[in-house]
Amino acid sequence: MPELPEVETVRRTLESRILGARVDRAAVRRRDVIEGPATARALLEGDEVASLRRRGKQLAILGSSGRVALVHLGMTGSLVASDAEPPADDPHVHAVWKLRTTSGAAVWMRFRDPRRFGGLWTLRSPGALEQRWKDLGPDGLDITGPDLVNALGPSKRPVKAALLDQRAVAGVGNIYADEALFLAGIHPARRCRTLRADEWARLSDALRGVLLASIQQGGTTFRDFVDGEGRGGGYQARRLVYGRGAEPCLACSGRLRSVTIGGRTTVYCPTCQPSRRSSKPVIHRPFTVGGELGVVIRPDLGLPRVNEVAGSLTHR
DNA sequence: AACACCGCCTGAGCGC
DNA sequence: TGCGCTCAGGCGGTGT
Repeated sequence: MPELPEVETVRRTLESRILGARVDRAAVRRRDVIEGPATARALLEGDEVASLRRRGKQLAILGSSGRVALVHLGMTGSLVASDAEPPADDPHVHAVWKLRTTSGAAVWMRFRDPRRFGGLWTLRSPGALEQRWKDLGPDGLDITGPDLVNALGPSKRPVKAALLDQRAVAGVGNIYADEALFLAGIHPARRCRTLRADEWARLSDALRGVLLASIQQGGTTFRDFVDGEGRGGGYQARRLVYGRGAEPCLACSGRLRSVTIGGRTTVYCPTCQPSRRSSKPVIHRPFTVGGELGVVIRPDLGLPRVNEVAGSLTHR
């Protein structure tokens, strides 16, 4: 499920392969996944790949002419570069590029998306890209407590539902919303307006931390996700709550609960994430020690420690 | 204006 | 073995 860490992983793996490469051919196999002109030229044929940029879950490939191919992977989308041409009979490959790298090697890149929740946009210029991105909130890797207060402070929505709003923070999906709320010790159904500044700060720390930690593992592969080289990620082994409904909490050993909030499956620990603020400290909740968050998780299980997550935060 | 909710789409997983 | 059902969810559109 490509969220920010997965898309960033794709961006990095593709960048190492196709940056500077010339697009010899661009071919559309399924027109209705593309918005904007679906011509070879609009899909960067004749251009060199000038840069790959990401905002939230969206990945932009900028060409030397200024044209932009913008990709959203949706639920099941993948963008993979390889030495081989993708099979012509794969009904889920919607666009194919043939590139030549600076060293002269041929590389095939294909956009594949069985469920077609994703898509491809062709844009004329970097300015058009900025225009498309202007409605997105700050990128999840940059999010701060004040950003969240600013976007969501007065909202009556459950905080879990609000975190999925890309106008508030770009790049967070169901997996990392649940993970971050657990790390921050915040109940997912709490209304935004009941959160205090210190809780928003803790939540923004948890979000940046979990997103960064996942990027370091190459993202989360639950079913479909693969990076730009076709490899799966490793963060699924470090999940704390997502997909673990009714299993024991890794912090307190209580039973995790699975509910629906904002139409999304939501897993949380009723003990570690109390539904109202309590003056009683929860011992395994993230806490600050010498400027770093404390350890929450049982290291014997090989799962992430919050201070490991925070380690990557402190040098931001 | 803010928020809730539907429908798009396919494949995996499950019960029988 | 195979069939049919449910579920997964990002996001845009529509309804309240």
